[in-house]
Parts: sequence; C-alpha cells; structure tokens
Amino acid sequence: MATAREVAARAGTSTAVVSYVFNDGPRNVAPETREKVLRAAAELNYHPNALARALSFGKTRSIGLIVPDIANRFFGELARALEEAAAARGNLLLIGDSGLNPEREQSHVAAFVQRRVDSVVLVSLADDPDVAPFAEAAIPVIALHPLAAREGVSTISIDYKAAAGAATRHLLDHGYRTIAMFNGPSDSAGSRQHREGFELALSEHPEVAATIYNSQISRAHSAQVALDILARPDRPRAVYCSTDEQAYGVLFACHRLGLRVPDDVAVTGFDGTEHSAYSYPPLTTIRQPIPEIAERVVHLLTGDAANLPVYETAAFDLVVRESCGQHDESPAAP
Amino acid sequence: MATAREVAARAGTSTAVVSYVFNDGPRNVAPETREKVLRAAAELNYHPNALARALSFGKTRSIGLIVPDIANRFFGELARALEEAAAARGNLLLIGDSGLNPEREQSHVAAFVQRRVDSVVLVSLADDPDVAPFAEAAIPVIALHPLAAREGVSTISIDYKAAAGAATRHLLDHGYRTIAMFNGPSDSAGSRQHREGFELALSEHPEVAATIYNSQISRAHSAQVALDILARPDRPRAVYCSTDEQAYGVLFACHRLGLRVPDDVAVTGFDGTEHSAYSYPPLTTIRQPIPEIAERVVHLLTGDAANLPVYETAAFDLVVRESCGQHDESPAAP
DNA sequence: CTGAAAGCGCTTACAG
DNA sequence: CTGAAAGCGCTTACAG
Repeated sequence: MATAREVAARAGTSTAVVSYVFNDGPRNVAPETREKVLRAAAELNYHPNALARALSFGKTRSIGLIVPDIANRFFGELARALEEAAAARGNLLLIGDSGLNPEREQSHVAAFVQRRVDSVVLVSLADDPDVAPFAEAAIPVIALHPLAAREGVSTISIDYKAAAGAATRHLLDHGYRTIAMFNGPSDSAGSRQHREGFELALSEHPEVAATIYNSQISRAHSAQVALDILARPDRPRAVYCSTDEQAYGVLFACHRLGLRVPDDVAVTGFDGTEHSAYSYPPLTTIRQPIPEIAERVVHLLTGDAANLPVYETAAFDLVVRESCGQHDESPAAP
Repeated sequence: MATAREVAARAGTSTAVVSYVFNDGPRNVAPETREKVLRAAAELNYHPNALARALSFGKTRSIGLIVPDIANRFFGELARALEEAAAARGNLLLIGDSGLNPEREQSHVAAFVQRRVDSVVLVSLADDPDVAPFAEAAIPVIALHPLAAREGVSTISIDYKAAAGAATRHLLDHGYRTIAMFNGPSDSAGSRQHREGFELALSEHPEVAATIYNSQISRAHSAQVALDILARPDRPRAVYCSTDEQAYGVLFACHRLGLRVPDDVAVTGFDGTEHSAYSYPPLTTIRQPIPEIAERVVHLLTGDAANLPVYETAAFDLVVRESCGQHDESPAAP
C-alpha cells in the first residue's frame, strides 16, 4: 500500500501537503499543487491509513454498537438505521453482537475501548451493565433501553410503561377479560416497565383475570411456553407480548393448536418491525420509531459531548392490525 | 487513558517490557517484573491502544463483513456465526451493512481498506463486484455467493443449482404440474443458478407448466407480486422461492387471498434460517449450513493466506416441512 | 502557500 | 532478562 510519503515524493512535495489535500485543511494548498498530489495519489492508488490517521488525530470517526442479538429483526433494523445516520456524517458503525451471551457483551466493551471508538450505542443484556470501562476512557455512551441505575449514562427510549399500557388498554377495549402477559425472561428495568404498564391498565378493570409468564425473546421458546398455556381449558382470551418475536411464537402455537387468531385468542406484539405487517394474521403492535431514535442518537454522539448525558423519551405508535380483533368503529366486546 | 509509557514508569521498567507482558512475547519477562507491570496496569486502568498496536504490528486482527442487508435474517445469522468464529480466534468482526444500496457497499469497501482489516467476507449486491481495492491492498476476500468472474476471489457456497433442483424435484414428486418460480430481482450469477437448477429438474417433466417471476428479496415486494399472480384463475399449484423472505411474502399473499397452504398452493423457500420452522405453515426449504460455512471461512482467513484463493462447495439440506404438502411415506400426487 | 520535525502509542530487532 | 531507540503512517503547530 502506498503511503503519504511516497505520494509526496512523486508529487514533489511534503507529507504535510498530502495531508492538507486529503483533509481539506487545516492549511490551504495551491490549486496546481493539489492537482499534482491528487494525480500522484491516483497513480499510486493511495488510500490513507485510517489507523495512523486516528492515532495522530485522536478520533477514529467510528461509533460502536452493542446489541443482544443481531439476528433479531429489531436490532437488525436498528443497526441499519444507525449505520445510515452514521455514514451520513462520515462515521463508521462498528457492530458488536453479543449473541445473547453476557461475556461476549463484556468482550465487546473491552474491544471498543481498545479500538478507541469515539462513542457507543448500547443495548445491554444486563439490567445494570458495567460501563465503567467507557467512563474511564471518556467514551460517551447512549443506552437505548431503560437502565436500573442512571449514573451518568445517557438514555433514549420510548416510555415502555405508557406503551405497555396502551397495548393492554386496547385489548381491554376489545372486551377481553382473561389476559396473559408474555414478558421477557429476567427482572430487568425493561420488563419491569412492561409489567407496570400492563398492571396499571388492568387496575381499572378488577374483574379481569391476568397471569404473567416469562419467556425468552425467541420464537422457539415463546412458542414452547404458549403451547403449554394455550392447550389448557382455562386458556386466556388474549395475550400481551413484550416483543414481536414472542408474539410470533404465540401465533405459531395458536396455529399448532388449531386456535384461530383473533377469534379464539387475540395477540399483541411490541417493537413493530416491518415484518409485523406480514405475519398471519398481521400483528397489532407498538411501533418504536427506530429511524428517529437512530438519527437523534447519532446527532448527539457526533455533536458536542458537553450536551451529554441526556435522558430522552421517544414517541411510540400503537399500530392496530388484525391479531387483536375486529377493527370496528366501536371497539366493544366482540 | 493511561499509556504503556505511564505503566512502565510506575512499574519502574520500560515500554518494551510492558509490551512483552501484554503480548506474552516475543521475549520472556521475569515473574516479579511481570507482576509489577500487571499491578501498575491495573492501578492505572491501562487498555492497550489497538490502533497503535495495529499500526506497529501490521495486523488489525479484524475481519470485515459486507452484507446486502443486515436486517435480513439470513445475514443476521451469518453475522452472528462469523462473529463467534472470529472471536474464538481473537479477531473482531466489523460488519458493513450495504442496506441494499450499491454505493454504500462501495463505501464499505473503501472504509475497510482504509481501516486495514486483515481480510474480508463479502456478500455483494453486484453480480461482479469491484474488489480491486482489496486486491491492491493485498487483503484476502472470500465471497459467499457465486461470482460472475472468479478472478482470484475465493468462493465458498452451496451448489445453488443442485439445491434448486432438489427443491423443484420435491415439488414435482408431490405431483404438482403448474409451478411458478419466484427468483431474485437481477440477472445475477446466483439467480442464474437458481433458474438452471429449476429448469433442469423441470426438463424431466415436459408436461409441467412453469413460469418465472422476479421479485425483490423482501416480504413486502414478494407479497405484492404474489397477490397479483395468485389472484388469477390460472394460478400455479406450487411456488418455488429463491429465498425464505420471498416465501414468507407468498404465504402472506395466500392468506390474504383465502388460499390454503399447501392444499391450494404449495410453497418452498430457500436459506433455511431458524424462523422457517415458525411460519404458518412451517416452511419446506433448503437449509444453508451457516455455522459450518462461517467456521470454514474464518479458519481460512485467519490461517495461511498462501492457501487462498479457494473455491469450495458446502453441503445443503432439503428440510421438508408442511408448506409443500403432506409428508406421506409415498410422496405421490395429492 | 509549503516543509522539516515532533508526536500519537505501540512493537521489535538490536545490544547488553 | 531488560532497555534505548527506530519505525509503523499519519497530523499539525511552528517557521519560513
């Protein structure tokens, strides 16, 4: 690979000027000199070494993203949106996939510190992730989920409790009086907010029988749990799911058991990725504004760090489709 | 961030020794000295700067991955498997998502060259991607799809033609005599092989009426195309899809149109990600051996570059589920 | 407008 | 076993 030194030699100038040309500054370069440099660079196929540049400049122009599971559609859409927003500002997004393994997550934290990413977007597997390495390295972090302890870590997310309430209330408005909740596997801040929203909505309807179950965030496990619960004679009339993935598992179980959705069992999801419109039947769900969140996050992370930390709430939508029941003008008892 | 110099000073030794300790070589270090270094490093919270290390060492211990769309489950599972295999060898996987945008793909090529990844795993949007920048930088590339021109670029993939033939033959064995093919959008080497395998299988059955359609690799678009085709009176009895995503779109269209799968329309997919087992009905599909391919790719890429290029074929499975028809012992006409 | 030189934080022959 | 020093390929005050 050609170096700036070689380009400079061929152009009959110095490495300083090569740098000025490729960075459009910080000094001006005479038009002819610039031309000569560009020509020499093209002839030698010069690609500035980003490592050396970063080492010298002190910034890598890269943002690290840590997600629990990149194969999960929600995180895939998130990564795509962040990548786009980052690229628009000349930044590279480095994706670290934890693969649902907390140790892997920690190793990504270490890797990102060592690679000196400028900032980090974190969706942790842990309720209270250890972000000390980032703090010590003065690397700003924005978490996209509720954190147990907010010690200086920025947070941008929807109001899970309010969203959970909205979905639950929609089920209640349909007239369903036995409702199961499929919540996430652990007692995390996130699942706690789901539960609080769910229970708050139900508290207005003391006659409603509700049960809370936990399942992993995967179709496979959710299906397994649902297969058991929905086969019982006292199966719930409606199921609130804390993720679309879990909802797909419940839909699968319904089909397996010959139960019709929404006629026998109503289902709502949560996250609202594009695929939720293509399930059978299409899924009623809470849509998270992924592009807006991504744009906002990258804006903050590439801007003045003095504006951080930040604790922001993004707006969500309840997207009503067919999995929860008829869309009557009057959403009364079916 | 503490530097090796500061650690050395605190430990009363030199940066060379700090390096020897953190790299376990290339020179030995006396046990007490090592202890002192480790203690000083811990006290100062030292994290070696990977950029400086890479600049000096000449290797970044990172592998670049370029995929067409990270939100597509197939590429998500691929990224997850590659990440795992890379991590097992102390390498970081950098994921570049092209977001179905060829320009973005090219910018990832440039970014990876500038960041001096040690090697690249490529799934291109183009039939004949421009990998010259990698060649010039002496960065080995393994493509995971058939390439139009094999000019020195390694390739590891299943035999698409044989797999397409297997799926098509399965449909024929069920007795279906009008079969539509949903192929990818472009005239790429990949879609050509799908078509060849499809047509070769059909050539043994001149009585079969087959039509080939093209759709993008997305549920949304495939559903749209299928909604049109399957609403016609002369709709096909079976649909061969060149990806699971397209198959999900076809399933959606069937449900929308009130057609039963497989009783009215049989469907097969291609790729065989985990989700194919949870569709309604579960999808008959060709399963690609993602973990094996990932393992093999990373093994080759982190090994001796003299072994490259390589042109390998991985084994596939035909996974028979319910979307194609009854699983009788005797797969005859239904 | 341009160049010589120091410095970013490591690694590694080379001496000792 | 250990250290002084050169070098990886850039950027950027500092002079001119």
